[in-house]
Amino acid sequence: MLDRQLFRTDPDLIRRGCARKGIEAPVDDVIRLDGERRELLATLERQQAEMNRISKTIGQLMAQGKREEAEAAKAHTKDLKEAIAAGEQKLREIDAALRDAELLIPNLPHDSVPDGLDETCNVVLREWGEKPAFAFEPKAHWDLGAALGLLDLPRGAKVAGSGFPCYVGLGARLQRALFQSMIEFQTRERGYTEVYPPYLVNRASMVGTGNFPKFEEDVYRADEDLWLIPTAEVPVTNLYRDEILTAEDLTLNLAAFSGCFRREAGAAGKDTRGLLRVHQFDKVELVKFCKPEDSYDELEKLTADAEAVLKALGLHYRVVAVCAGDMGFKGAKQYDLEVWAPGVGRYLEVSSCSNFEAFQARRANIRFRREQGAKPEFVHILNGSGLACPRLFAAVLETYQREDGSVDVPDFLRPWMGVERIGPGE
RNA sequence: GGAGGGAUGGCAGAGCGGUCGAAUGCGGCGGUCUUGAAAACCGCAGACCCGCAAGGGUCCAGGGGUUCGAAUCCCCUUCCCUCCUCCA
Repeated sequence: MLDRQLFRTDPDLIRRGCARKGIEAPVDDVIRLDGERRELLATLERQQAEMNRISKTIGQLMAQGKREEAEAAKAHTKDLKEAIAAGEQKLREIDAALRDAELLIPNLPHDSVPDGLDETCNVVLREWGEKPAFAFEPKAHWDLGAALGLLDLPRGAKVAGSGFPCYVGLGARLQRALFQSMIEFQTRERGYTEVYPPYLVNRASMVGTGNFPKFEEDVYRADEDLWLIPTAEVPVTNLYRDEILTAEDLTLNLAAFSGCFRREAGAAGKDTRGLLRVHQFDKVELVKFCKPEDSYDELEKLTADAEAVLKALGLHYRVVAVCAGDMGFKGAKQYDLEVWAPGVGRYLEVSSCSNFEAFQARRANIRFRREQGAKPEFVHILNGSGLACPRLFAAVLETYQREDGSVDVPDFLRPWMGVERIGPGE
């Protein structure tokens, strides 16, 4: 959500932001409804003040035993009471409509975000490492995984459906080694506090992070008001919904491992081979709550924390500044980390690091006080994957494969794997 | 799933249909005193909305209702606690 004040003072700024993102949003509806609301509110409050005065008078007359005068005063309240009831009804309607419209307004892209409407306009900021050279034709992870008995996609599809991968043997251990090592790294080396959140959340939480109402189709529904999380971002961010933090709490750095569930509605057939796009996956998510003036520095730190894992794994990757139109609904600025997967011959997105500024904080009503007695202000919220496991799993297999079909285990994972190499039949 | 009991300011905890935005205690902040601190004493402090302001309005889990008037009465929902049931 944006500051309502901004719709009054600089609506063109909002229109420009929507245009840069290529999103049609009901900006004019918000402006109109906000105006109607304030006008109605002024009238209504005047009537309520009058009513309060009369009621007080009646109370006093009663106390003095002037019953008849009290009754006479009562008679005068009838019209006023009806007017107030009608006004309250109307206000409820306007509030609901205003809220509905507001929730569909995207966050505005920061000035530093590149222009453009799709990924072709994203800007590569930096690269780390190099594409590994092979003396043979590198295989894709689905072939490696099947040959080494690490990945059983057909049986996963049998028990759940396509897009529900099943990891087996050393494959399961590798998957576990990845998230285990990453959560340990972020909490022990990088100062994040570990959180293990619920996997199902209510609608209010989904609205708080900006997943609802616009992207309801993308998540699985488990019950009347219970939804499977598409990312730990949702429960972790909403941990502090409707709370006021103190300045000393900030910056609050949280790291959470969780399963993630996405319907990927409309994405059928697109980049879906192997582990490229799945309905269920594991991920370590990093979330920061900070003071507004710190959020852009924190975005750089967050990105560096996620990058550190790729460096530790020795995987070639690049950092991309996502353009306004490819960034989506919630972000003000976003960096994607893309790891090189030599088998599929492409860079795979394994992390999106975003600064949401106050967009989520306003929706979820998360504030802080600079000092005792100070007026609460909205925090800035950031998050980023650190990292998403399946694509990382794919990149590890493809990067460290050898000509004989075995895969070396990178040093970073050896303490958890207990082996230095994954070979056929192991 | 069944039966009860609860939800009030940072915390604890009063609250009788009007004098309750709410006693009191603790905690917090500012003083007095003190070389400094503690103790004692005095004082100040909730959130939100509209408004340049003056001021006004709303908020006692959330939502409806009764009433001229609701923290107080009625209904619904959510959450917490106790007991039973079930269960990794």
